Amino acid sequence: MSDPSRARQLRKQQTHQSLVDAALRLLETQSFSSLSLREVTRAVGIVPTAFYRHFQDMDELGQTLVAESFGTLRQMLRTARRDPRLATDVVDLSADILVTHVRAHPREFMFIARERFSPVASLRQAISWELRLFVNELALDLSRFPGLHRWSTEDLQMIAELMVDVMVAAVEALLVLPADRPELETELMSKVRKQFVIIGLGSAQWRATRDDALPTSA
Amino acid sequence: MSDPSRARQLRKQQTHQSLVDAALRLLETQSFSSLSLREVTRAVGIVPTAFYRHFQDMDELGQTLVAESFGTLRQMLRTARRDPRLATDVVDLSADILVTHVRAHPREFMFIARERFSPVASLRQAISWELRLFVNELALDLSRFPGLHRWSTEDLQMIAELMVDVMVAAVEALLVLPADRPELETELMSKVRKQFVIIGLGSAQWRATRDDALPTSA
DNA sequence: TGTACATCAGTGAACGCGCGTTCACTGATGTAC
DNA sequence: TGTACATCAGTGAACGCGCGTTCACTGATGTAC
Repeated sequence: MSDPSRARQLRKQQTHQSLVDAALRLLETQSFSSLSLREVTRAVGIVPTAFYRHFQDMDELGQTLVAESFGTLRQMLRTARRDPRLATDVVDLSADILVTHVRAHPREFMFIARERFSPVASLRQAISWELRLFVNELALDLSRFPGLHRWSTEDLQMIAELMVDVMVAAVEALLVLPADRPELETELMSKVRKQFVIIGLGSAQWRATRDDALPTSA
Repeated sequence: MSDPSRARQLRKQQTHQSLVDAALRLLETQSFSSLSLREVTRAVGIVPTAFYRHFQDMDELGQTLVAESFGTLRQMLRTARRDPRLATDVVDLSADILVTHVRAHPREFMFIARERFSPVASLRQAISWELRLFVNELALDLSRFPGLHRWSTEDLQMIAELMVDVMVAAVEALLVLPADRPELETELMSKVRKQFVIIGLGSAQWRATRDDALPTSA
């Protein structure tokens, strides 16, 4: 048979994904550096030594988790870009999509938030790198807004970073919110919305000041 | 002798402090959850079982580290309050004092940044609590500024939180900065300064908008 | 000042446990003919 | 279609190691008289 999806390959892929899923689940309640290879295989139901059929070591599993988690984050940006409300209610939209995605994929967001300053160097560097790419992507999106397309790359980056800082802080706050107090989530969203508004107003105002000081444009 | 500082008490205090210092030093390169009791005592030069003369368990050591670290943070606010530049160059001053303090006490800042989402519940909660107090303290300081003393508590808190988010992000960025690239520190400070300016301008603008919408004041 | 007793910070042996990694293996799936 | 051999995901025993915690102890410091 020339069918490339042979049963053996398929089963291996399934076990591989089970290891990734089990690790993300276990990482809800512990840090990566304290997660053991044996715990992960135990959760999947295979013997510890079988782990080496899928990953060279725990470091390699960590890299896979980072890739998987940032896939989810990028999906969030894609969702936002396609939304028709983008032109009018950009602040409400952002807050909305953020909350929806964090609630839909809490493990991925929690993993990134928790391991951003992990003692595991390879993990910390991978997340740092991906976050930088994410900021770049956001800055590019910002540059497409009518009022912002003439901003310098540096300044767009700075605003994007400020927004990501607020996002990260909001995600972290959302994740520790007790599930039995839904009104706190409303409060949090209202706060994030205000903070986005302030960043928007501040950016406009700051740019205006600069344009006054350097009136080189027509 | 009625002298309360007997030699035995003094020596115990010294060992106690040595344990705290050694722990902070070890935590530069690893997370609290992966730090072992034996490592700490080994670093101090005492036998593992002697640890129990000073702390009930590692959790209690964690609480002590949180208290010690936030002492340093509060000292930073106190320094800022006394500075004569406060009235004129508040943004430069904040950026300056932040960098100075992070450079002077990197271990304490690193510990807080790294353990803010620790899997160790007692540690995470202690830091969360102290950070909330810190935000309150900052909000109170903000309320003393001429333009801000009529703001609602809620809105002052929101601005203070936004500022702390930027501070935390800046501290985290500073701590991973390679020591051999001093020009990156200058860049970072310039970015933080811009972000503070944007928050300041945005706050003023946002408040003005609100005052227009609700012109209840004389 | 001298002696007899109490306190208690630090000692050292011992325990059971989970860890990562090695190695030779098994047996179901895949391939060649 | 049937047979003989190859592949390789998962097995299971074994290893040495560092861990937290127990326990009875030591000996310098402190106290009472």
